[in-house]
Amino acid sequence: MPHDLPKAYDPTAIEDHWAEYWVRENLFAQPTPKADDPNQGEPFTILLPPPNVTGRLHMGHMLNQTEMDILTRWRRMLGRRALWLPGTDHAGIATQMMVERQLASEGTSREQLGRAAFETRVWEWKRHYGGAILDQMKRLGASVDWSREYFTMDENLSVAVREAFVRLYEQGLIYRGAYIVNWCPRCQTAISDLEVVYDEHKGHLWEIRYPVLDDSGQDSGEYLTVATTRPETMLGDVAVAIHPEDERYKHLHGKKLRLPLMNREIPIILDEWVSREFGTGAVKVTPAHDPNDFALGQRHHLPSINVMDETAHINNEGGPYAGLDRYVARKKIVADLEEQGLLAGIKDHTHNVGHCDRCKTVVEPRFSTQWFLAVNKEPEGGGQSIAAKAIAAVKEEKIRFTPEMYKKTYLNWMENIYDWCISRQLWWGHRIPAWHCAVCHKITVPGPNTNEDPAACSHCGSAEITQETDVLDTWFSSGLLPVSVFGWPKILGAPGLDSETWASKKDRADFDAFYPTSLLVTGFDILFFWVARMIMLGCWFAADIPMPDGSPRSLADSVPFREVYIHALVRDANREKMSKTKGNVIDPIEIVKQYGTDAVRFTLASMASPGTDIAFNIARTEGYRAFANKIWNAARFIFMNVDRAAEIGITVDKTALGQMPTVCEDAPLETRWIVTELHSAAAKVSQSLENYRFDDAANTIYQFFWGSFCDWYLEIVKLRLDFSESADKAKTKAALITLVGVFEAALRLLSPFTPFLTEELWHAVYNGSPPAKSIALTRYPQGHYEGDGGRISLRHNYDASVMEMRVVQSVITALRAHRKDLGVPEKELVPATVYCAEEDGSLTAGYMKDESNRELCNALARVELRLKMERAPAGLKSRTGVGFTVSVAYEAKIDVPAERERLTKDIAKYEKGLAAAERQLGNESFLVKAPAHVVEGLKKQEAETRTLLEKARAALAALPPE
RNA sequence: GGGCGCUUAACUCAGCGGUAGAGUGCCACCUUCACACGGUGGAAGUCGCAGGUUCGAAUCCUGCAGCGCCCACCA
Repeated sequence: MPHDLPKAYDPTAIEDHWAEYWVRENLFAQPTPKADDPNQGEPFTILLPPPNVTGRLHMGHMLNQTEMDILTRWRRMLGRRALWLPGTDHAGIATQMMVERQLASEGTSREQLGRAAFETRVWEWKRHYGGAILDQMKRLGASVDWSREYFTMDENLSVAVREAFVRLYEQGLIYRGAYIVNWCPRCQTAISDLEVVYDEHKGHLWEIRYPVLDDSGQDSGEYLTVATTRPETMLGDVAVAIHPEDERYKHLHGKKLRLPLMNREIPIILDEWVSREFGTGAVKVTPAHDPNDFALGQRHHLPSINVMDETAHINNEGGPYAGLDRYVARKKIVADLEEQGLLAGIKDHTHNVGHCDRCKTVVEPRFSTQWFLAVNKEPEGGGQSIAAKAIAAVKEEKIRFTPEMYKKTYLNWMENIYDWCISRQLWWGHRIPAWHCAVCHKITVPGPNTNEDPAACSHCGSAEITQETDVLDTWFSSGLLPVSVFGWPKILGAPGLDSETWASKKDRADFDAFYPTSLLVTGFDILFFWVARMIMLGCWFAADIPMPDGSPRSLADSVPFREVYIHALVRDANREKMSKTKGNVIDPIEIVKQYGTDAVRFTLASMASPGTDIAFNIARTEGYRAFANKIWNAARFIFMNVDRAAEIGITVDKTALGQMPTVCEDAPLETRWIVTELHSAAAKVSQSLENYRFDDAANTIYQFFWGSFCDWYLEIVKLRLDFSESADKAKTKAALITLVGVFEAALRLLSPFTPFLTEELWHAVYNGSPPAKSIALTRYPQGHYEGDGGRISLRHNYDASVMEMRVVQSVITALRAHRKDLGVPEKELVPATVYCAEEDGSLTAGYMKDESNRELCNALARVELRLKMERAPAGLKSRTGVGFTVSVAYEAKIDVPAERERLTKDIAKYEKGLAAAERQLGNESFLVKAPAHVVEGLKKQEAETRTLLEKARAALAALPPE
């Protein structure tokens, strides 16, 4: 059957087809293992960091997914039971914002709709627009198990969220309390510390004079001046604090002040926290609007006066300013103070202002009642705190970070962690499973292992209970994913939750098989948000689940993943962060359409060096598109020859493919050489991937395929593919077998990086009837250096064939270069001589004595080569390499000045090298202290350089003058 | 205010103790029967600066300069 491939590789013609095929055939599904199946192999489990349902694919996703796909395909081909599990996150705030925006454009709002209708609306929205990113993933060839796709609000995952909350509450680790939290007035919800991003802001420091009162409560005429960046908060001031040792204010100890504008009497309090150097050394205390002030208020038993509502407008506590927006109020307050002569000054002041991570609104610290997870508290009944476990898991190397420095970052954060505010005043998310009693005002949280909502207050028995309106932080549910995606908590056999089903072995098979996951691949931007939370919650809940054999689970087996690989940021070609506002965002889908998925994947892989940001450069992608085309055309060449061979009855046994090609010792040089190079490349690729060196792996393959296979092997093998009547069919067939075998193995080697192209060509190798449904289901080539089972040692073979090939290559290169020097026309066949004096390199001489090697030179350099076992005569036009000199017989004027320049440059280079080598070798302590192989190497090098120098000098001297 | 990272060929990046590497770009020649998304040959770097350790440093140490990131409640 003739192969018919177009001359240029067109990715668009094949990619959609295979992307669709992989999904349709369900090739990467990893079914729940059967308990009694003995041949399951070690699993390789990896969770996709779930993108927001609202998400669109960006370059960061593509890098992330390319890396995960390479590793997953590679492990799968190594025989591991690979499970890559995809899903999406409901992304509380982000999604709610999208839908609110849509409602606004319709002239309505979520408040007008009401909670239930709004939720319905979000679900509709999700069904309609959500998950686009997963479709984009399919197009990238991500080899995930689509049958296990989840959404964080799916029913079973919601059960896990509820169960986690309930258990933590029961353990006394979740509490509700009124504290200062970060509040976004736009989203109208509390947000966690992590969701606040700080921006430097040029603001002012207003200095305000607070009248000091005398003993009778009248203005004494003296003032205490305070400094503030947020004058509007003074409406809620309850004190002014000074340092107890501050000499300036010692006489004011025990005095009271009149709060301007509000005309409230407030005390002066003493606290060592106050810095005497900053501002005026006197701090207004507003416990309801500043975390420091809140702490002060607690220490000094001061009340909190909340002067703002949830939209950051002044409330009724703000007297005349009630109803004003915080910034309008600020302006008015400053003006009023000035009018009253109480404004002592305004200074420029640059400080960090917190913004909402989502909507960039300035965050307002706000006193409110929220739910918290006590991460540093030991549970009731004893044991380590959540954070302590999460620290131990990493410190004790139960979880390994790559690059290693993130271990430090992680530990530093975890060791300084505060309680986590887990409640959000949103409508979209997991509603907190707690009920408030209208009668006794106490909280009822249902017990563990039940899905039933409480019917009455557990304290007073009243039926007048209503569920908490707050929902949980999105990261609370995504933090549970490593356990929840495998069925937790249903795997424990919980009473009240259909225990018979849940207790069965079948239902915990997934968990037993796949937890802990093998690896997490993600960006550093969610190290704390997600990675840390998974470690906290994973270690916590998995610890309670016995091992399959019933024994207790150790920390090592409780971790959510054993390794974390943190990749860098994808920046634009100028190393700028991609952002919509800068307009430098590269859309991966566009790039993929233009250059092909494989080329973009290869670009990302080849630049993915751990710890370094990627400056995405289109020029690289162009280069790798060319690489794809190169592979394509190598295939065309091979298929063409296979077809030609078939015409004269030479066929290649396809059943022998699918393995590593082997060689006989009497095989031609290029055969021994290319097979050993393949082994070498395969070994290097695996080693590189083992260490997350995607760049090294990609470069090794590139170099092997283009530099070795195409540039040299294919050119030589053309000489062997003789289809004429007189040809030795056995030799032709042997060459063809190696050609096809190495190519087929190279396709497998390439396939994790370029899955589309290799899938297409692999099917073509088998004429459309391949031994498996996909190249992804074949075995990955593994390089072996050492002989096994009494076969030839490939290590030995590698050294011998590679050294021999190197000599042949350098003779050919020298001949070609010399031809250029002489201006020999490209096609012209010319006589030439290679001089190999034994004393200049016996190895080289030995290889050149081999007639077949000289024939290679003849063919690839288009010469007729004679061998002379002596040094080239002085004055001969020539080129010199290590151990040999070549000279092409061609009567032509050589460009004497150019030749002189070249030789002069060479001589300078050799002299420099020789001088350096002699200096070292003349150094007594070098000879004594340096390792023997280094000294030996240098001696050899010195001898070679000396010979090269002598020859170059001779050649220069022999040049005609002028 | 702490902590971390980066500075190597025109560009984007590897190398991290033994005489500087890759891809792209550049120059010259070649429309050779797999590929011009190609072939062949070639030019191109005092490895940010200054000290130190070492027989030997782009590679280890110290300091400096520039760029960037993370963390932090100074009003």
